[in-house]
Amino acid sequence: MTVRTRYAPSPTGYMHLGNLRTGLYAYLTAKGQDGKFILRIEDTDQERKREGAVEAIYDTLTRVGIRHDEGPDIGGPYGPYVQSERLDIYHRYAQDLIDRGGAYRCFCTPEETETQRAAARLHKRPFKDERCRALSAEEVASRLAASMLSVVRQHTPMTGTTSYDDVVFGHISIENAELDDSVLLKSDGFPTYNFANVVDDHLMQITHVMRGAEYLSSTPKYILLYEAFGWDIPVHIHLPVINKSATEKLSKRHGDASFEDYYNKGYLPQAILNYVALLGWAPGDDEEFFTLEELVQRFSFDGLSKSPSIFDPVKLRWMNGEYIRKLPFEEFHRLALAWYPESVRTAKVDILALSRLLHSRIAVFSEIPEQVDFAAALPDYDVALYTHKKMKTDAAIALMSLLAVRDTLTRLVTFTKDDVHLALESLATELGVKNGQVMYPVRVALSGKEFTPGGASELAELFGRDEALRRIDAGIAKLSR
RNA sequence: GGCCCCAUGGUCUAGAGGCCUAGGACACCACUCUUUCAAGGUGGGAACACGGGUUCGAAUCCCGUUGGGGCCA
Repeated sequence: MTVRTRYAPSPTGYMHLGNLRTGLYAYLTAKGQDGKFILRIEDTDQERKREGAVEAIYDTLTRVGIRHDEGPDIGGPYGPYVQSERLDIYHRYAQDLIDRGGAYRCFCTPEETETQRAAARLHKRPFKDERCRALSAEEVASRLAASMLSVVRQHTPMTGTTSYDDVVFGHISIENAELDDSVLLKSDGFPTYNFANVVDDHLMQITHVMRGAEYLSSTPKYILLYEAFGWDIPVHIHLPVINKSATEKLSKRHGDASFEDYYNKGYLPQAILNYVALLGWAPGDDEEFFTLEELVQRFSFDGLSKSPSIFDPVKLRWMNGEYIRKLPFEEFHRLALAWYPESVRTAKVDILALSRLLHSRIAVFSEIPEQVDFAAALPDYDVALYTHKKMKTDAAIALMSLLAVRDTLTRLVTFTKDDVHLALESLATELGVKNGQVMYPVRVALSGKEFTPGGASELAELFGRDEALRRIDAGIAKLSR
């Protein structure tokens, strides 16, 4: 039998990282066994639906390299793949389920339901609508004929237990008497997740159901549904939740947990995917860098953990830095270009040299602007910068060095960073001072900053002789005041 | 509150009774390299929640407690 898994996100406008991970694992499960990976859009919650959200889902999957075999955009033998286009299917199966005794029509108003709920709560019993359960077929028919609003509720047994075996959590068992009769079909004709997921997974021949552990305790109800229909029960794999901290969930609203946010901040899709893959799954050895292909090869259920994990942005940042450093330089430069401020891109600096300096110095592309701001124009810095304890420099030493450096650089034949470096080194020897006492003031004069990517010689090369001398002159002027 | 689930350093985790004086990674600290900052290199501190069992032997199995999460409300 072909393995078929599905990823069924809701088009709410962002790709939550926990969600992305679920999709990834579903993909890995399918692809690791030559199976099919299906994309289904779960848009039954019309209120949370957002414009452009479906496109965002496609974009994300494309960026991380996950390709589905069936889905709304490419079709497939089990479509439609959008739940709002499957309403008639749900209606048909709801009626079938009623006929089989697995569900019933409930005509209660919200107020009546609430009253019954409260009563059930009082007796510490789950909610089962005994009045509507008892309605005769004739009574139901006449109310329906009278256009009374109704919902379809699951008819959960009063006795017995329902259990299933979860791949991650093992044997899960619950007393049927504890189960609520939840709504399967709303009065507006839309199904709830509780119903649609079962119908769709069955109809789409899904063999392995993967979803968040928040569904662990409602799954017995789904099992009951499968049984009522007489359907085979797929393999269930519940994934531990990803939290933001020990007390907070990974918030969707803060915007700090979506793929798009990280992508837009300059994180590489592959790095995000790699990091997320390792939250809740371990390969069993010490490796932690995997391409999607490698994940397909390595992924297995026994590496999945049961306990919830906390998303660590610091480690993601580190991992992204690793990915950036591993990028071939040309590729890095191409990506970095988009992050340079316009002023820097058009400045008279060697932009390639600048990228070379940046390559090992940023972990996220969005850090570029703050790193290169000095390149477009010399910032108005404080002379106090020239005084540095570790470098053993002060204003007087700096002035002396800059004056000498000015002369040296003017006479340099070629102006590469190696030439500059050698020249400054021998100048220091000549002057009888430490290297830093020459280098440091030059770096400050060239950048006006305390920290810069690269040092004196790198920056000199970056600017070229004219601009370098101009900035050194500015430094001399500042120090002579 | 009821039910379900989980429990190794701050975080992600390895560990499926003896290989564990518990391994790796991030973070942190120190040293090193060095023209600042990174990157790199070396080293360091830091965990089996607690209490009972089972066993010759338990991080690993069982029970309870505590803590945390989820679902329903």
